[in-house]
Amino acid sequence: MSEYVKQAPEASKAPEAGGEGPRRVPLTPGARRVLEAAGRLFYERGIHAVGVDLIAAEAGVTKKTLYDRFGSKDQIVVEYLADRDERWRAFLAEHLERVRAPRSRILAVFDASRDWAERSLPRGCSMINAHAEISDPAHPAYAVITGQKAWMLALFTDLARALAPRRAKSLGRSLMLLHEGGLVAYGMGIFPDAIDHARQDAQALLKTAVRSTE
Amino acid sequence: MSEYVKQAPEASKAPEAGGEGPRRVPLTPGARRVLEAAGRLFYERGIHAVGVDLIAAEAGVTKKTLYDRFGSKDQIVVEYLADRDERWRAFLAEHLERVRAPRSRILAVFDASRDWAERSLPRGCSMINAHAEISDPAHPAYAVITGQKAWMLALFTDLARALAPRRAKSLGRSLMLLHEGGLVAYGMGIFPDAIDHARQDAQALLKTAVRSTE
DNA sequence: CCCATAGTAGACCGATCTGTATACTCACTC
DNA sequence: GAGTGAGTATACAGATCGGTCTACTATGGG
Repeated sequence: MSEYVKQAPEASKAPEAGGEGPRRVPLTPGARRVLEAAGRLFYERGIHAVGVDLIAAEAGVTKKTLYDRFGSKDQIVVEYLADRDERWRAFLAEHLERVRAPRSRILAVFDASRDWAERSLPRGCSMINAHAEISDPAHPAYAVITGQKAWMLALFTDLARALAPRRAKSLGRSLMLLHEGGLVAYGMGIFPDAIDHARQDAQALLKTAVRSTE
Repeated sequence: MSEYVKQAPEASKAPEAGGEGPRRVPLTPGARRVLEAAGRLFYERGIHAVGVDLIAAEAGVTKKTLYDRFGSKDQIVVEYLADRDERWRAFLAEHLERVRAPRSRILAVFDASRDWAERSLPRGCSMINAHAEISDPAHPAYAVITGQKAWMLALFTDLARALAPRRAKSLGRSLMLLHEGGLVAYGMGIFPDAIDHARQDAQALLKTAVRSTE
């Protein structure tokens, strides 16, 4: 693979662009189909195991179109992960804005994960899986992966702050551990309903943690 | 890759062999070096990203030797994971037999993981990472991966039984979640000292879980 | 002495990998 | 009506992939 140099040719031209990060290639109809096919294949079979020829074929698109839009396979990987991240955050936001009580909001994260996982994550968290395949921290996709996990930790910490301000940092980390553990156990099929079990543990944790000091 | 058909030619001849599973190729000096090199490279760069030519070169061995011993790359993967699993269980056993109290034995698992991780797991759990790359459950390595996780869950459940027999199953799962969460958070660098944090959470969990009912 | 075992050295196979190139079509817009 | 952007079709390049093959050497035990 090219040494991370290439992005889609249009990417540099775009003056506005949503915000942060290396990403966001203009999604022409062809590009959209490429992203859909790549997302499905990358997740199901692994990033290294899927070639660009297969992606193009499944998308019903020529390799030239694929390279005109994305510039390199690495960039497709970045878009794949950024797209998943974006969808997940939107999905989570929907779940979160339906509840108000701090305790319920924390548990709503686990509910969202369970729904999300049952709907589209038979093989576990895309970010964890991608992290296992991308060893080089200089890879442009690396920032997307660690970015999501850092964001999740900050979210748990924020939600915990509304409940126990002085122990928010530690409580946020504990919730993060349970959440990640649930995702991994679910993805590897270690035992059934792992995310629900993590939710119960989180509930118990909140009960004792809040009762004790504040 | 060949469709999982091949093992090392000698493997079928061996009448004794340690016990379970598809594995155990006779470790001649050359084979040992192959296994060492493959283990290092697979873990650092990922399984799919490492070719047999590189493994042979790093091991200071010819490709013929490599194929004479292992028969296929898939079999090297199996041996790699089985070897890691064996080492980990031995390492854990050492930690466990130094303590007697049920509570301490549970926490000793987290201590062992922390030591093991700091010594040789900068990129997280080998099994979790391998699971992300091997999507096909029919792959011979799959059983090694799920086997270790099932064994760990059984271990936690057994240890929990000595402490709270009626809630052993649920307590074992909760400990498993914290442990896996700690491994993932450590491997992805989500926050520092993740495994130690998981140990503290386990300690707190044991305190409240035992106090409450039995 | 002989023969199996473990190894080196290195050429080779077909397939697949990422990425590029040429030539052409269609639709929309200025 | 000329130009532009998005697309098809297809061939190709150079490297790397997993795996096989032949020929030869060194060693150690019956």
